[in-house]
Amino acid sequence: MSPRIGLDLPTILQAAVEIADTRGLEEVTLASLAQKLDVRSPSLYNHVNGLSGLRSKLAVHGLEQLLHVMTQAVVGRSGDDAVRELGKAYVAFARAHPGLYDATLRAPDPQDEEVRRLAGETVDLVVRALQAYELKDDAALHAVRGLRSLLHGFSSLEQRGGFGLPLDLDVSFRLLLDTFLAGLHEMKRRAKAESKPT
Amino acid sequence: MSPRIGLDLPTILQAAVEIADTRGLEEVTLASLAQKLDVRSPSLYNHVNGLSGLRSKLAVHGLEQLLHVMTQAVVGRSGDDAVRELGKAYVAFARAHPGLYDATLRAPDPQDEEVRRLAGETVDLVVRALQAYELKDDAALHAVRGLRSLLHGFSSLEQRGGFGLPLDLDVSFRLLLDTFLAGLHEMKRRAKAESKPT
DNA sequence: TTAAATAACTAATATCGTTAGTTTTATATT
DNA sequence: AATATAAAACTAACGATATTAGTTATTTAA
Repeated sequence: MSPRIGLDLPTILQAAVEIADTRGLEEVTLASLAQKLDVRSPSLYNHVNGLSGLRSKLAVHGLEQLLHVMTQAVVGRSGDDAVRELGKAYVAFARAHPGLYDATLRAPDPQDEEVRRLAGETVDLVVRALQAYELKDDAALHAVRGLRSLLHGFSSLEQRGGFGLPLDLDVSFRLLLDTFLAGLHEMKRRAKAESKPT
Repeated sequence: MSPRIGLDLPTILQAAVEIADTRGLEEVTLASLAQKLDVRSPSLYNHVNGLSGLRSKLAVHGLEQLLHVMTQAVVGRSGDDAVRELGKAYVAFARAHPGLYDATLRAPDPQDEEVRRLAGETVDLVVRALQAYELKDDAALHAVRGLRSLLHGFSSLEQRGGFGLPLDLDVSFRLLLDTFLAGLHEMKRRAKAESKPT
């Protein structure tokens, strides 16, 4: 039932990731991929639904890995420590896999079932990491969005060389995270003061 | 000295912006642009240095507009008010011109003189907007990076539909900005406590 | 040993960016 | 006013790309 097991999906994805991370996501073409795998490009259609299908698979693959490293980063931690490690893991992943990280965001269908599942799991993970701040109702979800914005924004700008200044990037990131966390604590204090007026 | 003044750069850029904002930046091709302008694609080479040249021009054009709306947003304001208006103007621009905003970031050469100039001016503007927080030395520049990360991250994720949750985006953004500002104030307090110990 | 299923192939098409060379036309010059 | 020049727009052609259709080959199952 499976003749000629030369190529398979993991092999294809591995090669695609390699191209994406070294040459950039836009260099991941069926032609370049086929060449790397020593195969003619139409052969790839037996494993992947064209270029857009490949990109989808790549996006899911990246989201899985990102979720994994984030999960590892927060286990056994809570509060500022958890958020800091989460953040560090996020930017470390984006730095180690620039092309793959790119792929997770230019993911086509937010409709895609797999993508939705992974996105949901990621939100859950971050919500748990933020438990210490006692955010009520939607506030936790807004905070997740905020943290994600900040992490993605930093990673994205770093990758694109958007930071022209000769300034240590790790320091910038640490300060950004510190500022956000300080803000979170302040918001918590304000909420407490609100519910328990003087 | 200028025969056949049919096409010119502003006209071309306007058409390109229109395609970018309605169909997405990747749909801005010499072919689609030529069709929209009722011209053959090689004719565009008389005004623009190929597709990459067009993208550069588009990036500069977008950066100019973005800097302009940001400048308008902060004039006559200071402190939290200035930062809040700056942030609102930023995301409003990204929402109104998704394709053009995209172009400002996938700008090729950070080496480009025009790009560097605009980037520098933008940094200066934001530094001035942050004056009220009395950030010392590099701290102001780190804060600029942080604010930009947060603004870009939010805009980028919003555009890509990366926020799957059914939650008001404006509220998320306001809270994110509030949290960042609260953090900035807290950092200022800590710095004061440091320099003037008990 | 043979049949079926499937992977990989060749061939072909449409679209894209790009270059080279030609034609056309508005402006400048006589 | 007639002409020369410069620049814009054109046609033709090439290489690269994704994709489809149809063919060949090979592994597995019967």
